Amino acid sequence: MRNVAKKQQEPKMVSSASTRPYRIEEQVGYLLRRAHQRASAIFQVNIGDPNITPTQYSSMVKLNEYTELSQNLLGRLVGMDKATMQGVVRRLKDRKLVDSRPDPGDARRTLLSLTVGGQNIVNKLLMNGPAVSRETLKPLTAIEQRQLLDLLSKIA
Amino acid sequence: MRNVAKKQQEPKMVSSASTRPYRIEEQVGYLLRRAHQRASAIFQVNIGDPNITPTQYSSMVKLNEYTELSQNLLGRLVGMDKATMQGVVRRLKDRKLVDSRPDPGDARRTLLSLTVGGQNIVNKLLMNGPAVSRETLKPLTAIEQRQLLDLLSKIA
DNA sequence: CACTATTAGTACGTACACGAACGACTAGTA
DNA sequence: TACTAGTCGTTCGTGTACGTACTAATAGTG
Repeated sequence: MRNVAKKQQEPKMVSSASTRPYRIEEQVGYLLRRAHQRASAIFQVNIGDPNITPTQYSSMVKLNEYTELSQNLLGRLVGMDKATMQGVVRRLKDRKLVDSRPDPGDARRTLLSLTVGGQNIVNKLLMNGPAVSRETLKPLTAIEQRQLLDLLSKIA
Repeated sequence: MRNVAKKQQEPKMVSSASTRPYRIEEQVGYLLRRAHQRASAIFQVNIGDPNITPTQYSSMVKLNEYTELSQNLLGRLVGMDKATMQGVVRRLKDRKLVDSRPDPGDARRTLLSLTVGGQNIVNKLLMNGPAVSRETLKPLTAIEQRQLLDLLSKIA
């Protein structure tokens, strides 16, 4: 290569239009991590109970919808690894927000459900849920908010 | 606008257009968690070294840019709590990827830098960085990809 | 100069996240 | 029926994430 006439051959700078410089702050993964951090922080101060985490909340919301679910199925519904689910459920049971009983039809499974106390708490938190999302999306216009939700749904 | 024919003041139903049902799967926080999970998984298999995590990667990339940084400043640059940064740096030091020395001008600070081995690894990983982002954004069109990055930048 | 506020780093506790390995059970098949 | 494959829940190890509390050092103020 690099022979005589190499000269003109489009003066492409290696890192301009197509290959923009690699900046960590512009990468999806990095931005998702930061955005998730902020969302979690907003959740924590706005959900109305500092002891409930986002994952505990979504687990309880799902249990509120379905009444009774196996641990594994709940994990799939809220996108949690079974090992992670184990910890979340254990903490909720320790606090008497969730109850469990063996599945009579399948001895491998544990059926989970909200206790009365758990139901009361979820119902209270559910009233704050919209405000949490609203606050998180606050920097965006209404149209942008819709766009973001659509785009996230596609890559999640 | 809205003259005669507008008739009677739009019959807004309280819970349709404005107050859509609250579904956990449609909330930003939930979607961010799921999207971040997927991005992390893609990172892990595509970055080229299964022992390097996203946060370790971004820390090393920043150290590669700046040569030497205090632990706290590095944390601010990559968006990590100082307690979190502590753990990340400890693990990188344990693996001899990062070195540290006391700041001669400020006895509170520790200056961090990449070791030669650390530099070699980052340079290798940096070649895979774009592919990781590309794979993560794959479900989206080029325009949507740009939009997502813009929107995430605004809320992160 | 002394006092106060702030900053840097560490240590501890809690929680999410997930791979890997394990035992108990169920389901599908030869 | 006996064997095998897959599922369910648990445990362990590693890592991110952050609040709180603590020490040491610096910076700012009177």
